[in-house]
Amino acid sequence: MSGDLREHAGAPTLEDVARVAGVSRATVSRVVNGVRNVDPGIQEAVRRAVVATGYAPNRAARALVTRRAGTIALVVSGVDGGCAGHDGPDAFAARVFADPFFGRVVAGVVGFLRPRATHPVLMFAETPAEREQVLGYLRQGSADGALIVSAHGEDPLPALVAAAGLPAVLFARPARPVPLSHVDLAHADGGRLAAEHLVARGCRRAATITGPLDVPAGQDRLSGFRDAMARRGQPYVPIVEGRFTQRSGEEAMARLLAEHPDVDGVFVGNDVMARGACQVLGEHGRRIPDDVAVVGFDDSAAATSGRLGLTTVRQPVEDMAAEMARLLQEHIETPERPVTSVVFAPELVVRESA
Amino acid sequence: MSGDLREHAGAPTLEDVARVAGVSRATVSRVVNGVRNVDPGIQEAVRRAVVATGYAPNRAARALVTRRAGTIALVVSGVDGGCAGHDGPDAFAARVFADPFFGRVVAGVVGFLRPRATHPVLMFAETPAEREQVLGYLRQGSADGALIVSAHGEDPLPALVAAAGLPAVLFARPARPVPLSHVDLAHADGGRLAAEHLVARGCRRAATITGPLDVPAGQDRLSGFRDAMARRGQPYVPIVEGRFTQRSGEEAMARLLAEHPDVDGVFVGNDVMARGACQVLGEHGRRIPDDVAVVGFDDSAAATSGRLGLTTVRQPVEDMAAEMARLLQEHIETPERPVTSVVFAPELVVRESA
DNA sequence: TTGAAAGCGCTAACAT
DNA sequence: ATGTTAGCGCTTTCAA
Repeated sequence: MSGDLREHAGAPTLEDVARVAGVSRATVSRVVNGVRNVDPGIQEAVRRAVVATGYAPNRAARALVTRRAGTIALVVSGVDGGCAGHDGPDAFAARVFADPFFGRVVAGVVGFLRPRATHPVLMFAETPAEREQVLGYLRQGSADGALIVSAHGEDPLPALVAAAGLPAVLFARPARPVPLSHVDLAHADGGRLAAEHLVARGCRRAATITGPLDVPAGQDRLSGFRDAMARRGQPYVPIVEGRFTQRSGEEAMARLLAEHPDVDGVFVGNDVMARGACQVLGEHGRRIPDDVAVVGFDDSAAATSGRLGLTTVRQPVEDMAAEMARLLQEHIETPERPVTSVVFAPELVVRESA
Repeated sequence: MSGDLREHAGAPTLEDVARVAGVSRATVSRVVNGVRNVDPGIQEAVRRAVVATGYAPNRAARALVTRRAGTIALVVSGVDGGCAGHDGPDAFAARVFADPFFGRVVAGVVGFLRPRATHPVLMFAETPAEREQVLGYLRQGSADGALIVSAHGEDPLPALVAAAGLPAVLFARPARPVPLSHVDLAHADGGRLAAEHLVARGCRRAATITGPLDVPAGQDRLSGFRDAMARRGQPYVPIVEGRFTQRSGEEAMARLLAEHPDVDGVFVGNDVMARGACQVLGEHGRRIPDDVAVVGFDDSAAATSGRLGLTTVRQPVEDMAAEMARLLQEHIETPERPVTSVVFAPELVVRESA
């Protein structure tokens, strides 16, 4: 091999590769970026020079001229003092990932981004200051756009991002309209699916443990369930509101059992709470599904992790997250692309619990 | 307000601010970066101009000249076909976050980084191709360094990163030595703590459900437990190996019960498995802790999410993750900084289960 | 204390 | 098909 591949300290640059290959920087750039109109022979020479020098394009330099960071932000946004208190410095992040839901979102996003050699920057925004930080980050051009997952319908971040004219896509429809694309699930249909299944297996005194009712998803699942039950002759459905945590599912079930000991079916707002409910039912000597049938929501890891497989309404979170990333990519590449919403259909997954 | 603040399309630049403030780019840069030796009056004028123009420094430009991306990578690394099969496109990510452990790592890292206006780029590396991608990403200068959390002791990524001369810090000691700093827990001490507690409450026939034994942490917890038990007159301890999942905890407990029906105490390798074990114990009519005492490991959300609080060995994951980030920062700022390892002490947290 | 000017490494016209 | 050149927006000597 030739001798003076590296005459200066830093990482090899386009210039270095060009010198070794005996061509101009522009040609190397073309080869590296896969632009055609380059002589195959030269292409080969350049490729060899790239390997010889150990060249890797400098991202900052590229971003500077292309005006693309080649990065997107994945923002998990909540509202200060949401459900649990504001414990440690970043208990929020830990709390967020306590639900398998967010792991699936990450999986879906990463699955879409990875083939494109892109990786998400993870951000949490719970306080106004943190929201400002997210905004600043985006405005610096550190990321080309944002994928926003709000823990609450009233989250102010989407509106701020939209107002700043930054590309963004939301997971779930915001409580009040925002000119941003979003993906969502037909939650009401999910509730209906659960109701039909419960009725079909003979439940006559079904109840429901809902998610937080200030989250549109929680509301929609409830109303879908309630409407379908009413249509099937059960206009009154006992309701207890939970917080999507296992603990809250336990408490809700205990209360339900105390107030309605004859309950024979429960539709629970998510799988994590459903697990808690099952636990309490077991402790109270109720057999599942014979005495009480339980239908969860999400089809998350919680649905299959226990002994008893949970019958549940599947939410294709990974697909939804991937679609969210795809939409964002489109908005970034085509700023004038109109805002849209993509709504996925839920699906009943029957296992042992109902 | 004055008129021609924006004469060209793009985002405002230093130049724009300088024009509005009536000073040079250099001065604006100084003010923005908090360099002293700037006349207070001018400082004020610049600050006003920044607000007036809505200026935000362009990160790519800054990174290009400072040779700092101002970003770090948080890499979760596994080995292809680890425990569960290679299901969906990115089941790995979902699987990873199914354990509350990683959420806590994220929380700790974010907690440290946020005040420094930095956010982690999340990457998963399970296959050789994915490891190459991580390496490429780092070599491009897209991130200044990496925080690596390996799911297996034999993970090849740390060695690759070290060989490339890239700043990185590991969570947990690698199976074979690598010239990289790491943080870790004194796992053996944790096992000892569990043993002492079990013996102290009168357990005479304790058993253990371990984590995967190809993970150093799993091994160390076991040997610490076993040694301490032996020293206290119980040289033989029944062992079943689990995979850190709730399901595997259930299976392990069922087996333990079948083979050693008289077991009166169990040390379980992590809280998630411990939950599974408790579940099975309950189903088999064993009261906890009276018939069988259960000690978990981690003190994760799983320890407090159920009805019965889990007695467990606390691993201060958030603190460890924050320390990892701090070490990385030092390595980035001081490349010649010698490699170190910071070992945290476990702590027994007594709740109801033992 | 402030300004002028030289790049950082890359892409994209434009010229050849 | 290839090379030349002009910046992208910023920091940072070096002069003044």
